[in-house]
Amino acid sequence: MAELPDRCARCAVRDEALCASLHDDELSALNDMARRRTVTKGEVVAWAGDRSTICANIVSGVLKLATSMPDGREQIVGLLFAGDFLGDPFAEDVSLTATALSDADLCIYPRSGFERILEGHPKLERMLLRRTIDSLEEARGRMLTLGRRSAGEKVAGFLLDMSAKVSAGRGPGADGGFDLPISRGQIADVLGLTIETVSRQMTALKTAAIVKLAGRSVVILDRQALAARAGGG
Amino acid sequence: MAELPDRCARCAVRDEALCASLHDDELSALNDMARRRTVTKGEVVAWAGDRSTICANIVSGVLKLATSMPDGREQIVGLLFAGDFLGDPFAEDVSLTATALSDADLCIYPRSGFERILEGHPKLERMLLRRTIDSLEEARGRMLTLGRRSAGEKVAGFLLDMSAKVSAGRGPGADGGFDLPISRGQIADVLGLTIETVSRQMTALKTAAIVKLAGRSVVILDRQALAARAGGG
DNA sequence: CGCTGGCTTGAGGGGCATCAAAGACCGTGG
DNA sequence: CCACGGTCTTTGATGCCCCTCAAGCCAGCG
Repeated sequence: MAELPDRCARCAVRDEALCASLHDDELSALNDMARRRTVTKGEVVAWAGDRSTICANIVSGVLKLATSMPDGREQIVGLLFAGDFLGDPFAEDVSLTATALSDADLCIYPRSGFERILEGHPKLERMLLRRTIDSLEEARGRMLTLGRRSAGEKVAGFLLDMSAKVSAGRGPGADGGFDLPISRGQIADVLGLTIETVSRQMTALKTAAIVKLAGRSVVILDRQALAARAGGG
Repeated sequence: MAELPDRCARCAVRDEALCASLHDDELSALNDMARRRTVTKGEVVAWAGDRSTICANIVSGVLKLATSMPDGREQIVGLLFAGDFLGDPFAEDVSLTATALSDADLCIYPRSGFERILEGHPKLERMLLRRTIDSLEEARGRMLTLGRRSAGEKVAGFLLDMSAKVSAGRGPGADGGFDLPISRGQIADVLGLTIETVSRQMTALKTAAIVKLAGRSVVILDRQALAARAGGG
């Protein structure tokens, strides 16, 4: 029986990433072909249209998945945080450009090798299926936001989402403030708005004393009012 | 070895639906718990929020998957055609309301049973994973449309999509017209527009002699111009 | 200190929603 | 046969929400 690789034993996302579905001794096969890589803020990890050669787990940092149009309009279709999985094991080509929004650590596998491992590890495949289903559900929820919500509803909902995401990684009780992981401009690209509209909506929330804002730091003062502005659904 | 169930042998989507991943003799286990059901236009197959009890293959007809807001705003997040799969084998609750947009035939499985079969049939699970990945990619493509495209681009793109979908089921060469599977109002709910805007954009395309329109029938007269209006991306 | 990137604020216009009404299509029943 | 109601669609008039363009503010950093 192989030993738990040291790199994995000390991995910050050992129990959170896809690999959590593998026993310690199963991990070695994956680990044998993995390599760690640190990417810097702004660096593109994968270009849409390129050959797909890798999959990866996010160990730390934030990445965006985005599509864009020839004239430059961009839509962020997903944000990836620590523990999230990047890449499509079956696709020949990359469909979405993945860019680091902060410095980030990745645990990278060659795609072909990952696909091979998938064959022999049904638990890993099951985990991947569940995660893909979750991503699909999230994407569909965002479709409602993009298609039917007003700018005010979008921004209020986004703040609630981010609040939920950080408090999930922090255990219950910690209902203080948090820092937005991305800039105003990127929020605009998530919500299908312009940076000016995002900014105006945020100052409106600040003026209404619903949130306290300073740069990227956020404190929700009146969660109920914020939820009301998000509109439910 | 079990015999290929007669119902499956004559099934219109035998080679197209998820079951295509199963050998004839593996099909019996699935078939044993399946039942056919015909639903009529307008009938709701599954309500968001209800307990999830079924999965199904669409044998014929068109369904919509939609989310909505308390005030009634609706967003269609997916259209299901013959061969498509409906339901989430793992979810306890239904997340999206599924409604028949035409009379439709379904091949329905109890969710719990389907989940059990999944355990023993890796090829079936692999097929489901691939389809889920495809759905995710489609959803993300629509996010670009919803967030960043103009009304004119949305409608032009939609017509191209529908054209591609019907010609896919028809073999190559058949580049004539086709019928839209859904109403103007439903197109609006897919694209995040109002019915009036959809109508106006379509008459604009007709006036420009790019398409010929009569009710739901569509003939694309100038595919290049239509693609130009869709904006690429 | 000037430069750069991110954020805010203002003024103005356009795209799409909203409101309103009339036309097209269709099955139903008189 | 045709009047009738229902649903879907088209077309018009109006207004608002958000984009666009433009300027200025702030913090970090060479």
